[in-house]
Amino acid sequence: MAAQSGTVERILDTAEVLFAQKGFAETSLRAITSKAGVNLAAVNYHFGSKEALIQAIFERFLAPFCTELGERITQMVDDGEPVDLERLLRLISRTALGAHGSDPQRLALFFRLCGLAYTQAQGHLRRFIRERYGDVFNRFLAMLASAAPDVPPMELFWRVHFGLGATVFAMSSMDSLRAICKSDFDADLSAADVTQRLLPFIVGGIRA
Amino acid sequence: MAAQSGTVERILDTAEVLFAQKGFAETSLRAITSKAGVNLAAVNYHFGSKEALIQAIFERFLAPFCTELGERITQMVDDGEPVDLERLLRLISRTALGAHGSDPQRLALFFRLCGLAYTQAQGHLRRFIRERYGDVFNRFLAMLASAAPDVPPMELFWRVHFGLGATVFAMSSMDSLRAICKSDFDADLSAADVTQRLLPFIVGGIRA
DNA sequence: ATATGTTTCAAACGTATGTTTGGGCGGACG
DNA sequence: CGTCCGCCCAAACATACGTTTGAAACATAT
Repeated sequence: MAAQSGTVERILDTAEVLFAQKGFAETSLRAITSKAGVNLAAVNYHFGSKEALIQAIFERFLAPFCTELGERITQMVDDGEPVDLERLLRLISRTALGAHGSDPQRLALFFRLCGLAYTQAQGHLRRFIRERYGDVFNRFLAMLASAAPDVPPMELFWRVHFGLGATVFAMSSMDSLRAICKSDFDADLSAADVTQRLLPFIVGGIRA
Repeated sequence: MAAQSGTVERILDTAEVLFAQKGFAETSLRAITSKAGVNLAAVNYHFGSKEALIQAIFERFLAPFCTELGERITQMVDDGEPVDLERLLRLISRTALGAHGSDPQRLALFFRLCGLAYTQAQGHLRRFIRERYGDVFNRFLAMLASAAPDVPPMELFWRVHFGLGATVFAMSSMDSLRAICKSDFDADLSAADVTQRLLPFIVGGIRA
């Protein structure tokens, strides 16, 4: 339970960066531990396995985000304000940022990991996330539904996931896209700039 | 050069399915060759390496698609018809379908591979595709620009990639999303149904 | 029928991986 | 002081991987 000398944190910090850069299977425990400056056996000692390490990384990201999102949603419901599509999306985006020290770089990293989780190795991670945090996500979806009453529920379901896909993909290939953008348009956009462009796209898509 | 007994095709057919299911790094040559019913050494004999096999798979997909797309674009330009955003997107979707025997299943598989190519192992594949088929893609982008003259070029660049992301993601997780949709809404959508829902979303997003 | 070039095969090679082991260090507590 | 327990370490382990090899099987053409 204890984290006396910070070994656990150092592993998590290093691993999430390396995983985001190269993928899960392509990143070896040796690469992680050597870059983190800890012993190879530390991962298996503290986490049990490589799979468990991956889940721990997602846990560290999702736990604060989901609790905070849950609170904000209940508060929004209690207030009884009329829910607005654009506000809702900004809410989730602000929550995602706020839950991790307002570091856009780290948020992009997280979405990149999500992208990997969705595309790679269909199995354990999807189950893990859905089991653990499915409730909050469903509540948010319900809010969305009441915010776009003119869109039929099933239609909304698909459009939300299309938007999620656009987000995940944009974050995943953020770096290369920004490089292309710079060479083609001579514009050096930040991660926050990209997010700002992403939101209207999603809103436009959901409204059809 | 010859493909006498269909070994090459059998490898390609099997490999593209397995890669799409589990990713590139997670699929071993032994899994491919044993399922394809050919000898392990066949891949290295016919393709040279695992990397070259992956590129060959994309080549087989992209070559017919890009030549046909190129033809249709020049024809469209020659005709001098006014280009329309929705028509353009339908054109590329129809071309993608037409280039592979009108099999939606196979098209979804291809997009899933594209998703993997974008997220996984940043390196060789992106270069390979960009080098080989960048021209056609750029011509299509130029058409898009003239079809949406009210959207600034850089804005359009990002929105196109957001749309690409939505597409790739939708195709990548097509199966699981369809399963969720069936259990939540009791609606058994086909891959074509999903595509039909995807297009308006992208159009709406690009138009903002 | 013989020779030639191509394709297939079983087996092995070298390497990298995730995981396990057993010992050693150091603070906590009786 | 001695014992215990959590943590760290170098080393080894077993396995899976991509690739290579050399010979056998095959087709083709002279």
